[in-house]
Amino acid sequence: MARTTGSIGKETEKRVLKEALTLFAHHGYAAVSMRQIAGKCGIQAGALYNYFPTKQSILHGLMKVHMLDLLAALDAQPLQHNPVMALEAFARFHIRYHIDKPEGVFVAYMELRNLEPEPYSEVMKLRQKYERFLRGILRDGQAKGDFKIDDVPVTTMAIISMMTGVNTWFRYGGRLSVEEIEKIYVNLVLSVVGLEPESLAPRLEGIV
Amino acid sequence: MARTTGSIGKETEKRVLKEALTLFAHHGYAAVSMRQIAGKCGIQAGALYNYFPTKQSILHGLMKVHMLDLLAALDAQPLQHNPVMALEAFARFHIRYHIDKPEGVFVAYMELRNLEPEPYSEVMKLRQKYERFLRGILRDGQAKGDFKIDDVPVTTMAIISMMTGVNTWFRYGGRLSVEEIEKIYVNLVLSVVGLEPESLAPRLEGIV
DNA sequence: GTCTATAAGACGATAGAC
DNA sequence: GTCTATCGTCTTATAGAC
Repeated sequence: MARTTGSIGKETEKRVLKEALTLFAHHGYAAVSMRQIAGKCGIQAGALYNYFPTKQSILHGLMKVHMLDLLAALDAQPLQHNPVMALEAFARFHIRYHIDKPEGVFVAYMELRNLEPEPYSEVMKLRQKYERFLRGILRDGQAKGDFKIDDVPVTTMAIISMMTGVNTWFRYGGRLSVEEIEKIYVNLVLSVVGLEPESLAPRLEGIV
Repeated sequence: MARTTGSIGKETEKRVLKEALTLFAHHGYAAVSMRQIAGKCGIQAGALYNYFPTKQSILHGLMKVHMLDLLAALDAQPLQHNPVMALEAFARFHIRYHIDKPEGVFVAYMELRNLEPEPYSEVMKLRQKYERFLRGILRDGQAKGDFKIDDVPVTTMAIISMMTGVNTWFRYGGRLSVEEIEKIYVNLVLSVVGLEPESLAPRLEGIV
């Protein structure tokens, strides 16, 4: 039986997404050309159009996949009914995921304005779903009297901004390990909702 | 005496910076053309080159001016020797300034990657100077035993990210006034360094 | 100081050979 | 599925008239 070329095509499509993600993250969507993407994939620009009808559709695909992956990973986390434990688990998840996929995070945030209206509102809905998860934890914790929060919606956005900011400075091989950073951010988040976090020092003895 | 056209030129230069800032903030540096900028200013593209030798120099000018203005405004603040008061004053300043100049903030952060090496390192030095100011407050407060901080450098970046995030969601005419938002963020920041912030409610009575 | 005109090339996207 | 070649348009930047 003649080997179909379909399998090669699938590989190429993945490659295109991977290389486009890296290029968009480094230079920005508008500054990257179809020729550059093709070059990184070892093909000619025309061949890209076998997989994506427009440059915009590559960006849309990347952002959609990133948000769906994020939500799926969140969904796969064990459910915590205690608000304090739920918040701690969410903080750990967010930091770990964001350190793990810096390019996807960067593009999903920075290139929102380059999405056309329909893809934009689709991606925004996914973002809001993620935000709603944290907001739910904060509301629950406030209702149960576990947290001290002035304003739940503002605190939701503040916590997400604070944690996502880890991508602006973290690089592997720096002063702190991922585990240490995770623990520091968990304490920061717990502090924000008025909890006295456990001291960091004894925990670190077990890790270092 | 014949009226020189110099005064008109200065006006045009300011206009160019103003319109370029708005366009860059909305669509991104790479997605905006010199023709678009000229169009918003009511002149032709060629005339832009009387003021700026390259498109890059417009971006560089915008970012440099933004960072210098920010540092000058910070410098004009009354000096606080008590770490708690200094941190509260810094938080208020940061929120107010960022709500006041959202376009400048947005461009100064998002377009860093579009700066060529030399302008980039110049702007980064100014950013770091701003970060160093907050880090100094945190170190001081920790040394004096006023703050409980696991890691000063990480907490510095976390606080700045948290506060700068206000620009991603704040719009005038929303549920909260600037004064209310300012107070909420001050409390968030104080919480992060382990301080029990005053309750929000009694304060608000005096404002609303 | 601003204009028109244009250079020199890159852009996204398409057509058709293989 | 990938190639080469190309269309039509847009880009930054410059030159020279006024």
